[in-house]
Formats: sequence, structure tokens, C-alpha cells
Amino acid sequence: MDPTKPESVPNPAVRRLSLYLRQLEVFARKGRRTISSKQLGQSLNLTDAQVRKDLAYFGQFGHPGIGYRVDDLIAQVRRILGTDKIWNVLLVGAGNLGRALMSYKGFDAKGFRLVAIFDNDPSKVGKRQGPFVVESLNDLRSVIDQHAIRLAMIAVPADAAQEIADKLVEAGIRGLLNFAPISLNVPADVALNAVDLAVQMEQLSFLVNVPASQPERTGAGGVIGDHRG
Amino acid sequence: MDPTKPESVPNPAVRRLSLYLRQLEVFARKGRRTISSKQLGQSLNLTDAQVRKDLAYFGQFGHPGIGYRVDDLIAQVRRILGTDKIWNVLLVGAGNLGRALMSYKGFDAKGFRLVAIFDNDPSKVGKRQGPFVVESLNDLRSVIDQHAIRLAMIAVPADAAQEIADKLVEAGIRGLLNFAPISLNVPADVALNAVDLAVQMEQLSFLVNVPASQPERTGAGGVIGDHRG
DNA sequence: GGATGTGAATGCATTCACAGCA
DNA sequence: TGCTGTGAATGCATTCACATCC
Repeated sequence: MDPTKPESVPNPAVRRLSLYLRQLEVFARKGRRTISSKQLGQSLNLTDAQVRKDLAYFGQFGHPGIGYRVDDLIAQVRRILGTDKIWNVLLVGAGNLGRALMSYKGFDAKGFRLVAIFDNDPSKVGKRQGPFVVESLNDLRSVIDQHAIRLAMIAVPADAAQEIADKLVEAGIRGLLNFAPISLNVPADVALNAVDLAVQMEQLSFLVNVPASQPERTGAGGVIGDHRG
Repeated sequence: MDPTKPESVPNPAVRRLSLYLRQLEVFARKGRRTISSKQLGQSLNLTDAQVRKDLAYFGQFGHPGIGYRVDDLIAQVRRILGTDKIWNVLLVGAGNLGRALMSYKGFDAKGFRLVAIFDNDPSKVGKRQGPFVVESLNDLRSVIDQHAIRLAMIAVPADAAQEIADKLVEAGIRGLLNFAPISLNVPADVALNAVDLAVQMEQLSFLVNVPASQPERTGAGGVIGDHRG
């Protein structure tokens, strides 16, 4: 597998990459220097083969007989995910969720920096929100250009979300994280991820209703919304 | 496919079920009476065959030549997901995210009712938060029993999350939605879903770095975190 | 011995394509 | 004609199992 040609990497592998990184950072904090695919897999409830294959899609990072050097692998995975550089991010929506996102720490530690907040509501524009001043959507283009912003989070009501998405795309945004409970339409060359609280809860509802299988203890990891949706 | 034996339903199909429901509710609000698998699929960027197969895992809901009756299908999907009844839900963590979750509307409309808030921090216990009074984790068991709560949301810092999860499971919770950026360990018979903001953003970072394919407009749906993890 | 990286084999999920019904 | 439901075919992801290297 040629690391310079990531065109054929399975989507699920990319999702797991984020989980590997998160887990590697835990091991690094504990002082671990190396880790095997087996150990990393166990901590996420995945097989060793899965871990090795996922990583091998991007290059040869391991050392036979040794495993992976933790610091090394962290650096490699960050590079692959693109978070070895800082991403400036903007947020639209200064409601309850928006404010929670603004004050979310451990965002910076992952390579993302929230640099601007926007809201539709004229009565909110110009007001302070924590360290930010809410800006008008009319200034979208100029703020995006000024800070070289490529990623945006949408935390507005469902009925406003598509209109906001359109404006963001038109103003040059390349990736969207949508928190509104609605399907967004964007050009195929714009990345889209979504988090819908109700959808998450519905999955739990389904799983709890259907009796579960064998009750052995199971490692469990983070979850990724995927699906362009 | 026998609707009374849901044991062999593909996981991705269940995830999409939530998206179908969300979209069906949109069509219902617009006054649509029936809808074809093609139309439903288009609105979510899925093929008609995918929609039909997914629904057929659970029963025969459609009418050849006609499509699906919207109201009917909504009722069926709710029943399948278990949201035709109300679920009482509790939340642990009265921080920024917790407060945003407390005030999230359109939660009730989906069949979930937040009935209690807990926090580790003694200085928060007993204080009002919106319509709630923050309770102590010592009262977990009694509150869970009293309200027949089976689902919980965890919105606490990463280093407290596992301990909270253990207590919740021990107190009888059957499904967890974890917002802390860490892998949780729970027994296999407890349902687990997770939302990690940083993981979501990392996926966007990756996608934006890799040049996208053909720029044709694409329908897009909601996203589901899945993966026990 | 202990571990990786990887073709080959398996298993799952999606798509095709069509019989059958309204 | 229009559309569903579904076996069969395809395609994708995971797992196996082993050659290879420290």
C-alpha cells in the first residue's frame, strides 16, 4: 500500500484512526514508549489485525518484534489526519449548544482553534460571548479570508441550517460539522459530518429494546459520525 | 426476512432507520401522504434499493405501485426503534455541555424525556439548573428506580467518565451516550454510543486535506456515531 | 520469541435485476 | 405503468495465517 496514494483507504479505517490517536495519547501520558497492535486494539475492542491493517494503509510505522513507538505513531497519525497543523474554525449559532461549543476545552489540544462566532439574530450580533464577539453573517467572507478558515460548525435551528450551509460553502468553507437535526445538501467536494442527538438516542433505544448477546466485558471507544448526511 | 427475528439486521441499516424517520417527519410536515423508496433515498443520498432492503429487514411496509404511506411508516419505524413509548433519561454533568443538553428542545418530540441531572461536584448539588435541581450521585439508584430510567448521557470530564459509567451501570442503566473524549468500558449487554467533538473535527480535517472527487451536488443526511467505543 | 505487514480467505453490506402486485 | 420485496451477484471490510524481520 503506497502511503502517497491514500485514494483507496476504507472509510472505516479513517474513522478508527482518530480513535487510535486518542488512545495513543492516553498511553503517552502514562509514559508508555512502545505499544503493540494487540494492546492498542484491546483498548478499543478491536483485533490486532485490524489495527495493523488500518495503519498499513498509510505507511510502515511499526517495528517487528517491538511494536509501534508511541510518540512516533502519534506524530504520524496527526500528520495523516492533518492535525499536525492548526485549523482555524468558525461557529454559526450562539444559542445553548453554540455557547457550549465555544467553551469546550481540549479542542485546541487537538489542533483546532475557534476564531469566530456568527449568528443570524441581529440582537445577538455585536454582543460578547465569552472571549468572542458575535459577528454578522454579512461579514462571513471577510472573516473567512482574514483567518484562512476552512472548517465550520453549524449549531443553529433545523430550519435555518441549510441556508447557513449554503452561505458557508459560498464563502469558501471546505468542511462542515452540522449539529442541526436535518439533512444538509452540499457540493460533493465539501466535507460534511453531522451529530444529531436524537439519532444517537434512538440507536440506544433500539439496542436496549433488543436483548443483547453475551454479557462479557468489552472495551469501548469513541464514536464517529460518518455518512455524509 | 422475519420481522419478529431482528437478530440478523445489519448495523448500518439500524443507523439509517433513524435518518429515514427524521426525513419522513419532514415529508409529513410538508403534507406528503406517500413516498417511494427512490424519493426517500434521494433525500438522503442513498439508493432506492438500499432503502427498500433496510425497511424489509423489519417487515413489509410498502405498497407496490404506490410506495410507503408516510404516517404508517413513521409509526412503524418508531415502533422498531422503540420510540413509540417515552424514555426517561438522566444526565450526569452540569458543566457547559450538560447545560446545553438540558435545554435542548426537540428531544421530547423524539420520545426522550430528561428527568434528572447529577453532578460529582458537591458545590453544584442542590443548586437549580433551569428546571432541574442537580442531584448527588449517591441518589443514583433511588432516582433511577423511581423514574424507571434506562438511558443516561455522560457529559463529564474525560478523567471522571469511566467511574461515572461504572456507577450508572451498577445502578441499572442499560444504555449510555458518552460525550467525554475517552473510550469507555462497559459490559456487553449495556448499549454504548459516543460523540467526540474532536474526533468529528479530525475526520473533516482528513477529508479536506485529501482532495475530493467529482464536484456534483450531493444530498446529505444525519450522522450516527456507532462503534461501541 | 515477539511482533509487523500483507496476500488470501472469509464474511458483511450494497447493488442489481426481476417476479409479482396494485 | 409504477413500485415493492428479494434472491443472486458484486463489492468492500475484516480476519486469517504466515513470511519476514528485530
